[in-house]
Amino acid sequence: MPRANLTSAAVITAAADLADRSGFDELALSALARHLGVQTASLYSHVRDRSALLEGVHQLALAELADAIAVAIGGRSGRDALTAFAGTHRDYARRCPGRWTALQRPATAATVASEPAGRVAALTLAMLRGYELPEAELVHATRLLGATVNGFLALEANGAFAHREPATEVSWQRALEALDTVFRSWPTEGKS
Amino acid sequence: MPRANLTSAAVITAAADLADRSGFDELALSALARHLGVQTASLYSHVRDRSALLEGVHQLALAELADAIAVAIGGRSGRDALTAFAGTHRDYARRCPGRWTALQRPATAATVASEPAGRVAALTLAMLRGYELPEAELVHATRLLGATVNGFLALEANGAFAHREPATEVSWQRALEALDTVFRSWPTEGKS
DNA sequence: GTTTCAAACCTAAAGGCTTTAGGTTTTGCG
DNA sequence: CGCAAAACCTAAAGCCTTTAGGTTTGAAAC
Repeated sequence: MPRANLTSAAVITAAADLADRSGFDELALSALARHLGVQTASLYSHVRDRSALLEGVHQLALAELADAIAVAIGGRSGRDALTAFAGTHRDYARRCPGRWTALQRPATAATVASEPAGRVAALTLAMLRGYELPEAELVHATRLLGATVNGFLALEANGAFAHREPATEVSWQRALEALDTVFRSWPTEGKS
Repeated sequence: MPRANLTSAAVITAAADLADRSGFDELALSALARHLGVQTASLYSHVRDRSALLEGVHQLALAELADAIAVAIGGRSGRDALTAFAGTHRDYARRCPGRWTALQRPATAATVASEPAGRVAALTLAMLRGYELPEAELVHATRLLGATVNGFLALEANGAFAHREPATEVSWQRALEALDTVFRSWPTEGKS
């Protein structure tokens, strides 16, 4: 057996793939080592411990998501951009359920301060600028947007909408419409 | 040492309390048994296995939340009711972080079909009736409401708003305003 | 070509958690 | 009292994480 010649990044990527395939909860160092054809203890050369591995997956997902968002909203604005932004999140959650679940975990201080996290925040702000909100309101709008999109995907993933008609698809459309409307007519009077 | 005389419900309640105090991730059968002054294996008389325990906490939280919501929205309507509804969720998430985290996990089919789950759904619908939406739109509004509230609390808990000015409080107000506005002027034209 | 050194990998072992199997003590009730 | 069911226990297997320390590998340095 040739040696695997792992690196930190390779281990984290493999962990993310495993999480996507087998579910985030099954993400064990032992299972990961098995997949990589390596002894469990060997992983500790590349990753401090299990929680560091999870944090690594979190940051990897953040970076990938940032890239996807950048591509999606490029050249669009207003409702188009909003739809693309939200759709990107949804696609990512579906295509990479394990990675997406990693994003739902509490972010460490390091992750919050990381470059990918900043990039996602910046892209969100950039998208919202198309709505011409008062500068001071941008943060609140960002938070509402994040809450709604993430919340919807979380409920969808957790089966809260489970198998009930009418199709979740329509609800998703309504949510986007609602966000678009809200951003378009954001209350300005509260600046007294 | 007198014997503990446990029951299924007592074990689940103790588990929920432990989760609130020590964090949901620390919720281990061994730790729970330690707290109850009992051997770990003894818990298996009251709970099928660990996942059943988690499901039990989930359903307990659902029932408690339903009770709290019922009290909060009683006698209120419109924006008042909305504020009370959302505030109840937020209070619950803060006062019982462990129980609340249990609510975020994928619901089993049994949990989705459970009485408490139905009660929460019914109460949400009841609250939304104050907004006089078209009957067919109630489901979508319910989902949007749930997504926004849960999403906000999740991001808040996960540190996505971490320590950043301006205060999260204002963002919360804005989100409620937005929901109120959206429900008040829900698009009706889509019924062609 | 050999030395050498760091990185990659391994074996061994400790300690925690879950779960099963089967035995013992309470407890309440006929 | 006597006895069955429920509550609890001990023992043990199996998996997981993590630490400690040893071996291989590959490439740069002599």
